[in-house]
Amino acid sequence: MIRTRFAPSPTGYLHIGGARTALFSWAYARKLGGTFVLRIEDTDRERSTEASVQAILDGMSWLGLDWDEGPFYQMDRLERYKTVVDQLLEAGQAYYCYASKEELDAMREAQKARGEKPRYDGRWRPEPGKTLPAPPAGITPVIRFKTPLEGEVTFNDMIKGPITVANAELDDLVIVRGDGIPTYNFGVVVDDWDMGITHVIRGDDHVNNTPRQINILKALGAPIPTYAHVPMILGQDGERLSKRHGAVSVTQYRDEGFLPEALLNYLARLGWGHGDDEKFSAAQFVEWFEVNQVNHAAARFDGAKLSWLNQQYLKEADNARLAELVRPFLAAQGIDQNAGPDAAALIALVKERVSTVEELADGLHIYYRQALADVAELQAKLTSSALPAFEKLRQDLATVAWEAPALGQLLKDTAAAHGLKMGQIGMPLRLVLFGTAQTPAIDQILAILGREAVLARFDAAWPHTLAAMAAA
RNA sequence: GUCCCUAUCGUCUAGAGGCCUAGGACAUCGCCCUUUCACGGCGGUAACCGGGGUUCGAAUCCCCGUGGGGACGCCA
Repeated sequence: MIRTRFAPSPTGYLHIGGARTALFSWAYARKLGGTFVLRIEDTDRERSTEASVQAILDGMSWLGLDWDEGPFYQMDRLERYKTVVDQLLEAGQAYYCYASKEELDAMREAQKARGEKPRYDGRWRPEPGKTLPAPPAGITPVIRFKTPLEGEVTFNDMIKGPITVANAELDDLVIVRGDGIPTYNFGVVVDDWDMGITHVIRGDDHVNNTPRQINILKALGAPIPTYAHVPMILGQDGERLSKRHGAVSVTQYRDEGFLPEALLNYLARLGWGHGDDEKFSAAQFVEWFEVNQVNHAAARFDGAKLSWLNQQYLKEADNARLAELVRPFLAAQGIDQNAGPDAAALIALVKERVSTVEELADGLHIYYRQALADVAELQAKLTSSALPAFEKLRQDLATVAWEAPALGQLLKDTAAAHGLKMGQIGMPLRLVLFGTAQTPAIDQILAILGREAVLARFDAAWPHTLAAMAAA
């Protein structure tokens, strides 16, 4: 039975890279009918917050990454870690270290100065025939794992293939802090063991921790899970993804009007591919996904492609759903969409020209609140010879059958009757009614707004229009 | 600095020794559609990091360089 897990530390929002790791881990379990476990690694008491836990849970739920067990909290498992570390101590596979932080800092500085890799030098490591210094007073010891001095650790990564690290490259890592709380490398080992995790799918940045964890697992006599290290996601410039690259949190994408299915699709496509397929559902992804097909190298995050994908999903999204999603964005502009034209009908026309819900709101607000056109633009697009046509149009709008085809015909007829081209009527009419020359098909928009609203808008803007033309 | 990982168009990728004159998508450029903006359609520019091997044959396998990323905490 396959068991995978996602084990974030609650020290911030759900990161886009973490979300992809979770996605791969989730998909692997789902594909093979396994179990997906959620574990919160909250042993960093300084930085862990309840708000972060919530943000992570929210982000995962929004993306549709559901877990079967958990969330388990490491801070609830302190007793268990203590039991395990006592075993290690008793078996002589771990020992107390009284070195102070200052002492260790000095040691590392010296090593770096000599061009060496900074490593704990084993000064408190017991060896046959070695005399340890007397434990200094006033220092609470940490517990270190006794890493084998010789040999090497090899594991067969499902993504990267065989990876070998010499034990000589490793040092005796701290597994329990002075305050008795386990460190990451120890908590992970005990938890993955206890929770029966068979496949550890996690970020690339843990490749170097894996041999350490395997050594501890071996000392414990625990089974070694299979590992899969998924490459990092880099910013557009190839540097580590950070705040200055724009949005890095999943909830931020939600708040900017991205659809969860689009983000999920994009993330799945980043570092993994299935032939020429670009757009696919989560279910389709689960069916196609193979961990060993994940790319080996880090990938850059491309916001432009995400936007394009989001637009694709927007185009086929249900209009009523979008109307609800756009509501808060409109409300932020002081607009109540209930007090205006039918949002779903407008969205049907506007959604294919925007790439986020936020942009959708920007494309919609002119139909809820009238804006007057820029004077210079009016002068540029409205020829004075067209003014009589507009006077006539105003009259006809009061009586024409109020439906798109009739309205379209009316515009064509009006243009023809005054020797104008469609553009000389349509463009200025948009300016007069909406303050912009860029809208969807005008006859359809008019049909949705309704006669009353259109006439009111016309009358409200007409004096401004005449004034602008007179000033030319 | 040391160790680990890695390398196909600007970006994401397809590619499992001959199917490769290297395919697709985003971006970009051009044309068409069009009352505007879009959408859509059609087309163009654009890549196997370098050098050595192995092989009848290498984008694909090996080695060395170089570039990039990661790790080296009482963070995770």
